[in-house]
Amino acid sequence: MAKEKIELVIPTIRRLPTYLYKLKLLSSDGIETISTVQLAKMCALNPIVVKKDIAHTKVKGKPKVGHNVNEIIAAIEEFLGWHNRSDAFIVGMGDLGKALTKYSGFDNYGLRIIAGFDSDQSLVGGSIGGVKVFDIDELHGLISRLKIEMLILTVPAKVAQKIAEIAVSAGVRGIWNFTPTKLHLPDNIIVQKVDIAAELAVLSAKLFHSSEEEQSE
Amino acid sequence: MAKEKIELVIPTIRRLPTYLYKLKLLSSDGIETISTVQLAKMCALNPIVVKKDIAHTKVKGKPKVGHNVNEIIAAIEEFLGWHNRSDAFIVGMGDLGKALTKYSGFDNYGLRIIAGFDSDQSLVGGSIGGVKVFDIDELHGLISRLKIEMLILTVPAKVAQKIAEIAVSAGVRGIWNFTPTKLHLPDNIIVQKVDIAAELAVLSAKLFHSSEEEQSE
DNA sequence: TAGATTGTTAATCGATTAACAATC
DNA sequence: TAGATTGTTAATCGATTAACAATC
Repeated sequence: MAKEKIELVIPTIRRLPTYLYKLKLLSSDGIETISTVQLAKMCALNPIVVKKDIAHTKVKGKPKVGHNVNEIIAAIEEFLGWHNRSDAFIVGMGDLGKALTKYSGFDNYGLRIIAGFDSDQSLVGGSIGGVKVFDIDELHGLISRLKIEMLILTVPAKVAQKIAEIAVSAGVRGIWNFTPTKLHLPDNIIVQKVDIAAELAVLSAKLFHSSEEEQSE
Repeated sequence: MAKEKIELVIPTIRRLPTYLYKLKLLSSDGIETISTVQLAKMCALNPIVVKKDIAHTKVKGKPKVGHNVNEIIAAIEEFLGWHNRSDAFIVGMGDLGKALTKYSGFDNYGLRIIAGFDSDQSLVGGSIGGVKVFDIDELHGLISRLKIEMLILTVPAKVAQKIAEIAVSAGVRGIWNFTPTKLHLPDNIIVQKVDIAAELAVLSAKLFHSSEEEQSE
């Protein structure tokens, strides 16, 4: 019963989907085994990084042969919890909400958006990308009824905190926050923020300071 | 002439916009000085982190008094290159492109989207959020004519590499890549990728492994 | 066996955190 | 002066990188 504690190394976790993508291509090409060095080359990454990352998933390989492709795929999906597809709701069907709802790539990430919510009555009752849109008032009830654990938040900044609290009170445990609002929620709630300002800051700073370096020209 | 080399600490850069936001609120409230400890409290961050981050921008404070609010604002904006607004193009006016184009927050980040591009002729000639949409064929010419340095890429994955190459050949130096495609471009081109799969992986892994820990209940 | 690759242990590097001296 | 805060230098921590032993 004493489950071994798994260490979550964030940089490693972020790289796993890249491996998964390449490995699935290999698998569909009928390739059965691959070494970490080969995989590293395909992903344009340092071989040592890849070796450590793969080891992190506890998958075992064979010296001289490498790893079984399908076994790594299974190990990564297991590690990320993508082996069982999880259902999510999305709240806020503006342009961003629409874009994410229509995005077909989530299939590969163990995620399925099964309903959308909005307060705009002209959207309620309709559907976007095959996903039905419900009134925001039904959010609490449907989360608890369907035992939804993950919420994608694409509402206006002003109402983000309020919606998040409603969702959490109904049983949501993880929130993917695409709004600029920093959410204040209990510690056991997992929030992943897509921080547009932070990303742009990195791009701007690199761009700005690289141009200074190249003044010699 | 020997310009001091500026070290780019990515985690620090990512936090700067948070400070900037809070400081601007203070400034508009007429508050003139603030200590790093107070600022840290406002941002719910470790005071030592904030002290180091602010020091990084080279702004000087006064012992016992703290920093001048407007001086930190200026220092951060200078550091990020946000003191001079830079013009950007956005390519791909699907839902995501629309969402970003309509997003008003970029005003605060020294960024202005001044034109959109798409291959869909039903969009060309129109405008979205006050931004005119041009035919993709005009991308190269307009980049070089207007000396655009930053491109926001929201096209389908398939054409991302091709569009990026066209933009780079026309003079673009930084690309904000919202597509799932890993771009292969010259080393001096700065690419910031919004990696949806990586973000979701972190959320999934945390969610999945936290639920294992709480099995006791 | 020989050698490539795994798996693990050690070394390096960089960011965070802590400690303390300088100063208004 | 006394004390709060800055600014800088040192210690810790964690991820990356390197080295090497184990093994098919």
